[in-house]
Amino acid sequence: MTEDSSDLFGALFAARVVPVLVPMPAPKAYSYLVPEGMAVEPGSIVQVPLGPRQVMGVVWDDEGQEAVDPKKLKAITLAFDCPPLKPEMRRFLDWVSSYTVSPPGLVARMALRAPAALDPEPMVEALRLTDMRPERMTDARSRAIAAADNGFAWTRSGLSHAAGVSSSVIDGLTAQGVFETVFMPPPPVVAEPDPDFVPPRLEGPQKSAAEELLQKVGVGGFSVSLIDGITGSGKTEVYFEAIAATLKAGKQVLILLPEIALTASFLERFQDRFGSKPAEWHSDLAPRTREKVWRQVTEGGVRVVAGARSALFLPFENLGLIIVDEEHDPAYKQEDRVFYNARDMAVVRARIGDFPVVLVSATPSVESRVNGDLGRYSAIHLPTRYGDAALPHLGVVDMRRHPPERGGFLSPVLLNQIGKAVGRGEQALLFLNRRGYAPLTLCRVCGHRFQCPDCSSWLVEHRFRGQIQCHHCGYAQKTPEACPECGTFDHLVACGPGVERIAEEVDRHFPDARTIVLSSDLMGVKRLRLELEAIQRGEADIVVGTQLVAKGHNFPMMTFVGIVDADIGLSNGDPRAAERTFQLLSQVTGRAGRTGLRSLGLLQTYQPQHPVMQAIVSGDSHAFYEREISEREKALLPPFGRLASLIVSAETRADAEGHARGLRQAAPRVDGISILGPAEAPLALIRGRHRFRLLVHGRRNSDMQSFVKTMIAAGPKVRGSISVQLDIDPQSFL
DNA sequence: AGCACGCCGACT
DNA sequence: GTCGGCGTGCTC
Repeated sequence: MTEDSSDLFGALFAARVVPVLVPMPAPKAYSYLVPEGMAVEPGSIVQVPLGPRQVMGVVWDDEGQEAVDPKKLKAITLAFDCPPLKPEMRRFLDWVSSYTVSPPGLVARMALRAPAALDPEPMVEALRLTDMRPERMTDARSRAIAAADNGFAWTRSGLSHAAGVSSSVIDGLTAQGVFETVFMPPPPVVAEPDPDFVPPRLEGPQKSAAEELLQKVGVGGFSVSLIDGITGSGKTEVYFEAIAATLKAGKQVLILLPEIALTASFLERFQDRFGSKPAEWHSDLAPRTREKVWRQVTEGGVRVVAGARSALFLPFENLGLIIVDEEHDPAYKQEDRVFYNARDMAVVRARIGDFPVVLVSATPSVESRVNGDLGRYSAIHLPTRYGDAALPHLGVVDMRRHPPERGGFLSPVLLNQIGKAVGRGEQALLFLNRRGYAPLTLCRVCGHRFQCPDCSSWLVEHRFRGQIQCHHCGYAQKTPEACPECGTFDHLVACGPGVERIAEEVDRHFPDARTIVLSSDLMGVKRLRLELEAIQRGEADIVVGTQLVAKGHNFPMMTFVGIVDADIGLSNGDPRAAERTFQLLSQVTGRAGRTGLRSLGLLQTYQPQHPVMQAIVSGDSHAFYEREISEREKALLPPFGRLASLIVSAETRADAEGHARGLRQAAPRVDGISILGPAEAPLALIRGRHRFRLLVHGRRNSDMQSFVKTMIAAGPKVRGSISVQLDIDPQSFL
């Protein structure tokens, strides 16, 4: 071995080697050489060669890397000029990786979700007035000079616009030295929010809730608060006060929202309170905006981000508060690549960063509710509506006593109330959580049922489109005229209702009313927004809608809400079926009665005594939650949602069963293994053409983790993919 | 995860 | 005779 640096081998030997997390499913960091003169430290964001391509990576903390064959070692291509990931962020990413049993590189990749944004944004050219004056003064020139005579720098187009002169006038003056070119930092993506812009006048329960919350948030340090308040109770106004306090303390704030709730109206509410909008972060952000937001979040310029679950992995400069609004929403679960629940990971991030987190919901998840009851989360209740909005009167319609007419699905009670609302010039909403015309089509002659060839669930008829579709994998075909089995024409019969069919029935009863169907498959986001605005302007009398009417949109003239089939989803085998139904029905009925008009909500059901129905109509959810908790315990799915589930997907049921047998032997400490067909499997798995998944649940995270690691080590014996969704309470692992 | 290499079917 | 399907294997 020689010290001579001209000796290549010696140079390699002497060069520094650092671990780098690369975006691929390797179990640990790869090693790279640091070129002479390059400064990197743990957290530095770098570009490295990986096989045939260049990828983004993060220099990681050295944990005694195993030596790699020096011949394999490649050098870091470049180190980006941006702040390194902070130690807390690195701890967080490591924690998520370990907890979800996913490769650290794939977790780290979630924090680098801004393609090529990693070098500083270029400075913007601007013009500033100097002491020089042109030899010849003209009217246009004097106007340009007057406009710029305030000490500020202007962009060329901005100044020409402000002075009302053409840009050639500006160019002429610049050439004569009247304006000098200066470089300014790029404009911020959003203006700075002002915590004192329009503080609300909170009263009664809102005031005391805000004070309670501020006691927690004001002292800083880790805490979890759970704001549990009915729709319209002013939860948002209350947590805005926590945001204001955090901004005053000079720290950044993250507001997590389910993607669908990140609406213009939410952003406007924020702006009304703080004078500017928060930066947005979601999946369909324009790439350029995405880069700017990422950059300004890391540098601390953006003070408040409102984002979907992926925003949790933004590398904030100085994060001091996370709000998780609609805490119970299943959209917080990522069931793709890295499986995680952003709500739980938010709690962990707050713990690691030692700052408060606030969970907010009108219908908290059972696990958060239990954490509240146990005192691990500080529960803050908002039992009444804010302002003059009255609660809607709610009731059930027993379908056994008030059956619909033959061929219909709406009871006379519902039809009567629709007629009354429309007659008063108000609006009626009919909710049915089922897209399309009919969920099942069969042949009356031979009994053939139309099934998806790819995933074997029923094909749903979409009459507006003339198609039958699979709602799991997206398979679609033209609605056939003849039965493919027996060839008979005109004997195909639609079974059960979808929103399209309900709209048809409504049209039959109220031919003069303006009826509109709102369903995600009938319109894009833009069209949907237009329709919603039209409805708010009163341009429809009756709205028939799926889930999307439940979220975030308020219809001031909507004084009647009818749930067409409140029982949907109560018997689908999901351990959360009742909880989900309760949450959904609460949201839908919460759409009514915000204006002080007398409003009514009716639930059509065959199970009027069901705890979900009782909880909805009584407005008292306590007994319902108590029952859910004990049911969950009985089903070995412990109450805090400490359901650790391992998902193994397989091509066929036989493969899945084979895996299950192996798993039972390999893992005596897990509680149960069930094989789920396409109806229960996440869409991501179906799309990957894995038709089955095994759901393995256990009581202890550590058991599940070691179990999963064993399975991964078994490697080739398991075909298909292994992914893990540990849907449990992170508190116990902090 | 992405990408190359490699081996068998329908087309310029 | 080539284009292109996805199975297999590798990446510091």
